[in-house]
Amino acid sequence: MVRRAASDDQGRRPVTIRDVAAHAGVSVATVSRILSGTYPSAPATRTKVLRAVRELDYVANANARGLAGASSRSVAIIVNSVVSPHYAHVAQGVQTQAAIEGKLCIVGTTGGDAERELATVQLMREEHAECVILVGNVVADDAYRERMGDYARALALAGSQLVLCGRPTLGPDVPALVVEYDNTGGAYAITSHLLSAGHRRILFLGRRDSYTTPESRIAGYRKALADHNVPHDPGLEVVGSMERREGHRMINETLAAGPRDFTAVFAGNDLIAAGARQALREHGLRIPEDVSMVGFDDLPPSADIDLTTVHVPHEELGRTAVRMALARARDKSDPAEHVMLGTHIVVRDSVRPLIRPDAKQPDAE
Amino acid sequence: MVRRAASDDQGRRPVTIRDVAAHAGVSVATVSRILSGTYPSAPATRTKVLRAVRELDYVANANARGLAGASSRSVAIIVNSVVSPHYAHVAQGVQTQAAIEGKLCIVGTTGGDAERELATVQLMREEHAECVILVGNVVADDAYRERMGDYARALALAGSQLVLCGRPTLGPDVPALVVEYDNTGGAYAITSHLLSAGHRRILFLGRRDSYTTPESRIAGYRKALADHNVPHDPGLEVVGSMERREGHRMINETLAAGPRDFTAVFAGNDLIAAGARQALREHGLRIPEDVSMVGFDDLPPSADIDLTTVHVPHEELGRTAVRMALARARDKSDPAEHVMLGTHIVVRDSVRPLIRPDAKQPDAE
DNA sequence: GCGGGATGTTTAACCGTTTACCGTCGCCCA
DNA sequence: TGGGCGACGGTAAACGGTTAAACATCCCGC
Repeated sequence: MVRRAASDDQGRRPVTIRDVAAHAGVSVATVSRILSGTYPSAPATRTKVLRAVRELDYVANANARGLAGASSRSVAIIVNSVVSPHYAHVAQGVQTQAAIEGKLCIVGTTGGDAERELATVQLMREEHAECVILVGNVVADDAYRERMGDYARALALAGSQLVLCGRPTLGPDVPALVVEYDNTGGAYAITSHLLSAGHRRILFLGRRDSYTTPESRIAGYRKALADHNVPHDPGLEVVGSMERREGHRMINETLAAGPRDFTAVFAGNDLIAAGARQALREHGLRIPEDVSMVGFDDLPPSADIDLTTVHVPHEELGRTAVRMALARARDKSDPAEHVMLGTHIVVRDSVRPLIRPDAKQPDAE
Repeated sequence: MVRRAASDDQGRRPVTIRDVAAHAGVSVATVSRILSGTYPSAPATRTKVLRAVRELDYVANANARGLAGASSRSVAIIVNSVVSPHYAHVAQGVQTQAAIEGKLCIVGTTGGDAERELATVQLMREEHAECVILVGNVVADDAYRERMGDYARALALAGSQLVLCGRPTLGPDVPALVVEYDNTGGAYAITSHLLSAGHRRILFLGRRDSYTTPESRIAGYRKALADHNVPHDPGLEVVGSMERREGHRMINETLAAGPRDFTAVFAGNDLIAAGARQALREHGLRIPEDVSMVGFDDLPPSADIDLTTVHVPHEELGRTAVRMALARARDKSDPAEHVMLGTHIVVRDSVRPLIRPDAKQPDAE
């Protein structure tokens, strides 16, 4: 005897499919087939089995199911942190779509640490999730590409599927799906919005250290300026990380450095905008009366401060990632492997047309 | 992770423990033992095996491992929504502790719907997570108690463990762990803080419909008033749900109903405080110069608005839940089955001592 | 020389499903 | 009347690990 009968040891033993089969007077195969619904069955048998399931309160063992080759019932998402609203909203989208498809959602956080990212991917690999969604801003250097290539191949080998979300695409030989959103287009649009209101000196606040997201945003900003024939002044691009207090600092330092020579601010994201707004207020400058301001992300707090910003479809990113991966899992030849979701301006009340006291550029209008 | 899989790569089939055993020239049992580290082994064998693992880039199959009876590698958490900061921070704590213990984290959301909660618990039951953490505010009626009892028993039968987080405890015969935090004590302390500053007419804004969290907070508020011999005026308890816009509404309606007869506001949580603050400002009332205000939760935005509030150890709640469940899993007789975490006041700049123009109560001070 | 740990490894019996492969039973059609 | 077929249901072999128990060494003291 290898294993003691459970009857004396524990009061009760988990209910297995064998118990259900015995209770219903059929074989385990029949129970399995009826529950998975992938096989014809006589209505009478069906009823018997379902009743047994209900009476015994049976739920299948996911481990056994996964082992026996049935497709997995879970999707995985890896983010920097769950408390950051940006990631939280993407995660919410993943959650939602997973729930719709009857799957559950495994979440890993990395805190931005590549070491932990690797460890988490290994765990996900063990878990055989249907897909592993990696989300967020990143430095797209060679080390990154190589790492992602490794992940993608290892996951593919385990029957899983890597999805990059809001990250740049890899080479065509890497088995990864990509869903991103239009940072450059959004930045272009909202910069144009300011330019159309007559603003010419637009301060840009944001990161500029090869992270892809801020890079794309600043690219849109520059392109809009160029297309409107506004000279590009590097002095108007202030560098800081994408946090609230950095917005505060950047404005303070800019105002301390000399007289204000900007009429509008383009904050690299809404958090920066919130911090910048506070700093401006502390200098007696009101938005939008004295300075116009726009942001990027459209996360809930931006509605509270009436910020005109660029809407990023965070939840849709997550949902799309899941949808794409599952479509691919169902049909290996599914064509979608790279989608770019659109962004759009949300106009609130933080921009005013510029009335220039002097008419240095009379052609402007 | 090894850069490339072994050169022969066997038709791109996932690497199993058998492959590792063959590669290292030992039996699968030896590999299993060495990897789980639960058995003595000769250093030479160990080295061989670990090298094989590295060269083949092997990771164990979690399903097989789970099936074979090894303890599960995952903890589960069920929340209303991941985008709500309160839940997000608890989830972060769960995440963190899970990562420390080398486990991963399954997340389910219910949107507050009992139907979805049940479905999610069933999924978790299938998954055989080591514990299932249910977090959040709830109406503690009989239906709730019965439902939780069912969950707890079903999970226990599946070798899992129900943990209630921030929820009231159940009967002693229900196999569930509880970790909560001191709502009443926090509310008592912060109300006393206002009272010590001389405030007597304190407006309470919050829910009052048998949800346990606001109920406990209002209880602390009332007790503090009673202990300071301040008569309780039901007219000062304004009812609304725990959202930002509700705070706004409640203040507006209160001010519309008659002349202001309060000198301080105790908002049921920080969101309400933010909304209330905005509404007060719109009426030309500044905080803390004209009206003092305190909140509850101490989530990040409250630092931005300099709000004196009650700190709730959100992350610690999540971490404790995981720790307790795992301790219990390791040692069935572990005594901890109900902990109450403390809360404390965080003093910022939203309360001013009250200077009463008239001296109706000269004894006060 | 030999019983007897201590130590390290192998053998094989599970874990709870799914699913390929067969058998059975009516029924229809030559 | 027999053969083929469709609808159901059963049997048993995976799936990839863990682990109790058996087994093989080696070392030691008497």
